[in-house]
Amino acid sequence: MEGKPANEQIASPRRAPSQQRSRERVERMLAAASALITEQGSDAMRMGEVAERAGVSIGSLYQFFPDKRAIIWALAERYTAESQACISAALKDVGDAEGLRRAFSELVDIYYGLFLAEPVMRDIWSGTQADQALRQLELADSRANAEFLVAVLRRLRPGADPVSLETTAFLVWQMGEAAMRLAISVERQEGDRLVAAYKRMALRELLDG
Amino acid sequence: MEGKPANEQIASPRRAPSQQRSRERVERMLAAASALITEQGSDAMRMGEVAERAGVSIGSLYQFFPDKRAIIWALAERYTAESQACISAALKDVGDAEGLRRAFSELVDIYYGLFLAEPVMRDIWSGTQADQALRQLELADSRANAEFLVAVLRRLRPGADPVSLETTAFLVWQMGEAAMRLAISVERQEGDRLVAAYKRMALRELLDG
DNA sequence: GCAGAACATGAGTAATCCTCATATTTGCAA
DNA sequence: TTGCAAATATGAGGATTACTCATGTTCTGC
Repeated sequence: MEGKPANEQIASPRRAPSQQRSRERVERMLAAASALITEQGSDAMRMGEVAERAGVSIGSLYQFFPDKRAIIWALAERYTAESQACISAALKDVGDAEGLRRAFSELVDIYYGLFLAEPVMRDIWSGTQADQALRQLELADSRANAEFLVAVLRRLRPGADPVSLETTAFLVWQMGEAAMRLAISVERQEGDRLVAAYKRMALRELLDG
Repeated sequence: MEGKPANEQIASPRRAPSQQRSRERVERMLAAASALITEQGSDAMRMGEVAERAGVSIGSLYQFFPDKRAIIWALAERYTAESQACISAALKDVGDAEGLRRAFSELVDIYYGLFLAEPVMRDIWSGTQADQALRQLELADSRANAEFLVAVLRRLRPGADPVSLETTAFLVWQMGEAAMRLAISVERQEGDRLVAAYKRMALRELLDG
């Protein structure tokens, strides 16, 4: 964590490769970065290593990517564009409730499969990525909190499947944290709406099973 | 991002302060770290600055915290313990559905307030914290995807409030991503269960309003 | 074939985390 | 009180890494 000039600004792309040769080299750089992220995670990815593996100099790397984040961005944007096309196609022709059910279900499966299969996507979007240990602490905390909910649910719905209750409580709790994070990332008014919507949704799940 | 030895291991606490003097100094270190995170975020927090603001040498800092993450951990654990006590108290005596509704609602409000009021907590748990710009990209992506859902919902439920549909779709989508992240962080079997539960929950929300 | 633009290079700069040899302070037994 | 070991304090320096820039090479249009 050194040498970083604490620059939180968004870096502008340095230069788009215009010649065939450099286009190929940029592809090699991205491929090298992708492989390294797969192997070690984006945080451990070293720019020098990316350059070496792509067979270019460190200077060439910085010719096309203003900084380390730009490479990760470029990879993220590819996945983003790809999945957006997929989503648009799946939802385009939905006309009734049953159609939505089918399309949404399929979409979730595709996304889940993508997360499972693509280590790069996983790494980039995994949240608190920089600190895997902190992520584990967060999960343990969330699980512990969910247990309190499970205890209540067991009392209210004695006949229900324990594993199912556990899953529901854990999910509801984790989603609450996600909703909060989301809420504080947007305008206050929209954040309030989102938290209210979460509350309603969660309570329905908890009360009606 | 330099000088980091790519050590992903969890660092053991270096030494617990046993004398009164050092206990006070450790408190000052934590207070300094907290203030700096509030001002600039945990990523921009510099160890040298923490030491300086706490009025101790850099060496003393490392006497009690094995590395930078350890300070952030220590702060996170305080909030964790505090909020867990709060949750336990709120849910302990819930006996019926109405009680759960009240307690859960109150709990969400407290948590939301905590997120809004405590920049440190916000920073630590905010996800993809290292890269605010990437977070914005993620949100923009999520919003764009939610729009496809909104389009479908408008067709299926023409009478509904547009803002409400927008909120629902955005929330459902963002929670889907949270569910995926969660799912890939746990055992495969539990992950599958969580995704299935999310799917059911989201569809109910989308179809039944 | 030539001028200028695009591209390529890698040693060097700057910033940061963390170590370690050394010095000081504290607690306590004699 | 005194002496000594353990605890604590210090900050210059080691090590690593993101990123720059002066210089050299290749390509492209005319």
